[in-house]
Amino acid sequence: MIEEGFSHPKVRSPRVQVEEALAAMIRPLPPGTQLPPEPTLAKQLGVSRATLREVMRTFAERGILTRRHGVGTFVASRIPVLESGIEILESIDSLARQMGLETHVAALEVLERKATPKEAEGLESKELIDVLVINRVITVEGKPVADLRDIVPLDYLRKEELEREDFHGSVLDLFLERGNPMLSISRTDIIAVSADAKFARRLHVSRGSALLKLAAKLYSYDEKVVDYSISYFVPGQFRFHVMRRVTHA
Amino acid sequence: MIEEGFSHPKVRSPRVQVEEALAAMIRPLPPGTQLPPEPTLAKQLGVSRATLREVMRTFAERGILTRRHGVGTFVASRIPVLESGIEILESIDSLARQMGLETHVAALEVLERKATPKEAEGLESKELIDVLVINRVITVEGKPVADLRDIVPLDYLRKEELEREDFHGSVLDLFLERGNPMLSISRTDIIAVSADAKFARRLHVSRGSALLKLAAKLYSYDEKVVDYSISYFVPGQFRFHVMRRVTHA
DNA sequence: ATAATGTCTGTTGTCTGACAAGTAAAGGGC
DNA sequence: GCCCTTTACTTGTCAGACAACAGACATTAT
Repeated sequence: MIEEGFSHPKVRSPRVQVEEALAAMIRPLPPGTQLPPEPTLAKQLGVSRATLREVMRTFAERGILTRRHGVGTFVASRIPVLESGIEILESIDSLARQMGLETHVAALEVLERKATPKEAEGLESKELIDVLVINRVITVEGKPVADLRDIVPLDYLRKEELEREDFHGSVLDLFLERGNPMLSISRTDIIAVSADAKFARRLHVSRGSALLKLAAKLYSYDEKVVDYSISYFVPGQFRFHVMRRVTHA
Repeated sequence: MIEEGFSHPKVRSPRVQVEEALAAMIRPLPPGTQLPPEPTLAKQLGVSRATLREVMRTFAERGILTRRHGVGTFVASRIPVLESGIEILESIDSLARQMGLETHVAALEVLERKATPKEAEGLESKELIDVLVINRVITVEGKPVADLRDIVPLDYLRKEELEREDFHGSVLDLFLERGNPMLSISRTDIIAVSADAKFARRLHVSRGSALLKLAAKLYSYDEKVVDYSISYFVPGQFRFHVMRRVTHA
């Protein structure tokens, strides 16, 4: 019996192959470049036009390509691919690393306790279930830039696991690496708040200065909230942006 | 000769029809529900299976559907469809209307002048070009909720056009209706700021209270910035959120 | 009996070839 | 010169067929 246990088949399906090949083909092309006609391209990539079309349509949906009936298919703006804003689900940690910054975790505090009513609401739970609370301040070059708090139901994460899996600051990354629970989407609310005395001290800002507050719910495939996180960011240190496409175009 | 001049044809293409029909069909279904097989569904919707498949694949791409080879197509999590956050490019105006609120434009001020250095930077222009500046305060039920400023190069919009096209508060909507310039994406930076005396007065908040500042660049297809807008939002009145999917899943 | 194997059914995935519809530019008549 | 027609090219849609896959069931060998 040969061990298998892979979810990635050795022989990728034509569609996946075409996705990769087409992406590689597009990458170096300047925006506005016209692609070869579908029949030609299909022959080049060794698939049928139908399969190619399905891939091209998803690329158009993503904003990588622009299709014009009777005219052709063109490479669209490259802008959204270059910089990754928060349109992709990534941890603050990965984001910072991409920017070439080194983040450190300070004032890490991990405890298990019952959820407060507000936290239970964030977790979309009717009861005050047992949760793991992770508090910490993120610093860049010695300066505090964010205050993070994650609330995770004990079903998904326990204190012992956190130490075993060498936690480096991100519950999201931990879940992704572990592959469990299966994550689907997150919803982040964005609010501006004034720093009270507590945050002023923790983040080294003056009281009353504006902070960006992000309240994020991370959902699993079965639509449970597996992580409710509240973060406060110091303006100027971290910049958030959203890329949006014109619907349908 | 019949006047046409619409960019929305009366007879929607089969694909668009199927998109709408399928979306309507999915909406009431609970997550996990299996859809009819493709041939059946295609017949029901009156299109070929190829066309249906292109639509279904984009829906899967959006996370609305889940497809399993050899098994079937299923309704995925409904969460992202329910509320539309700022992941879709929509004007504040349309957003408010969807929430069932009625917005009013107050303190409208339109002028043509040279761009300031900061504005030119926002427009990604090296020169201090001539621009149309639109200032106004948005109110809901008499209360101010947002202060908006749009800076548009005169090439794309002139003062006269604004009056002709019965401007109701949104440059984005105007461009979309007019179909010119062709829009591709927008990039919005999100920052928290404290209200200075000017904004405190305009938005009826106390000085120093936190405001959400959005700086958005709206790009056309040829990657020019056609609208640089700066908005200040009063917390509590408007809530922004972002939905993000786990990459690829 | 039980476990492995084969078979059958229903589904999505892919292919082929054809025609329809839209766009833009070349060509022709005035 | 100007306007209309024609033409070539591209994407959009269609129809029908077969392949690949997953799961349930029956069959067989041990």
